[in-house]
Amino acid sequence: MVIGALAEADGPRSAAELSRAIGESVPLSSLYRSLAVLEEVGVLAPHYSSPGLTRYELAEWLSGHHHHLVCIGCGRVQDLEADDAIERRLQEIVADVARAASFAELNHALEIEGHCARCA
Amino acid sequence: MVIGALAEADGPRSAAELSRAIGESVPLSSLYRSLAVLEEVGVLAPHYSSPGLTRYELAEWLSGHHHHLVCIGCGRVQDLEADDAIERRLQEIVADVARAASFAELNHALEIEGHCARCA
DNA sequence: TACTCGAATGAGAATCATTAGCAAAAGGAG
DNA sequence: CTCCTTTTGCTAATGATTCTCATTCGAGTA
Ligand SMILES: [Zn+2]
Ligand SMILES: [Zn+2]
Ligand SMILES: [Zn+2]
Ligand SMILES: [Zn+2]
Repeated sequence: MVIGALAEADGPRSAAELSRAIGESVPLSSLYRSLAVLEEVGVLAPHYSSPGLTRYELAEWLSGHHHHLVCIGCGRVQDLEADDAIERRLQEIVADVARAASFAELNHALEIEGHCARCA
Repeated sequence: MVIGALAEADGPRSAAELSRAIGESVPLSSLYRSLAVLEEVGVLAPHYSSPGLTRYELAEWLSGHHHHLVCIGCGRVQDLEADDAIERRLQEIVADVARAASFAELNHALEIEGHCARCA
């Protein structure tokens, strides 16, 4: 149920949001347990963008590589898939700066902060 | 004292870490109050990278715009200043994708995950 | 100097997301 | 059916952060 809910979501979801989505009949303790297990085995990726709570999304090997739009107004985090050309340019930049800093780059995460369409 | 401690730090610091740095004689309630005020007036920027706690760093107009290298090995978050040409290219990409998503972009944060020189 | 009153402080309680403990329920092989 | 291991779902505990409120401070005034 967690995986299903996250597959339909358009961004990371917190435990509370997931609970609402899959029905409150599932106890929070079970939900938290499931989230911990799924994270451990690499199916879910945690995402920290708001104080005091963790949101989860499907790991990139399931959902595909993407970036995030973080709304300062309402706190919503929206997924954003860049097209290949853009992603290639971005990957170039990341490789450049990582190399310059002697850092062995494995992945990158770009977050764009601002106001979403609803909060404009 | 908070600003001084953060100016000397090489990365974002949590309230607990700051308390240790500036002396435990300052009560936590006062420290949290100061952090809230400093954030409100735009001197500090919050940084969420670990579950359940907020770290602060000097806002970019004080510390300069920069990105972060997050080491998967040791958990360290290292500041990274990209040179102007790179930063310009990155800014272009961000503006492009934000526009395409009808998102009013205010700032961007690029985090590169991987292994730092020490953890290679 | 002494008085006044609004602002700042500090100690502790309250809050909220998350974890941990534990007894009951479920599953599965023999 | 029985024994034993795993999973479940309350509930209490935790830990970072925020709230509350009585006390203290301090600038302005007489
Ligand atoms: Zn919004
Ligand atoms: Zn990318
Ligand atoms: Zn490292
Ligand atoms: Zn930084």
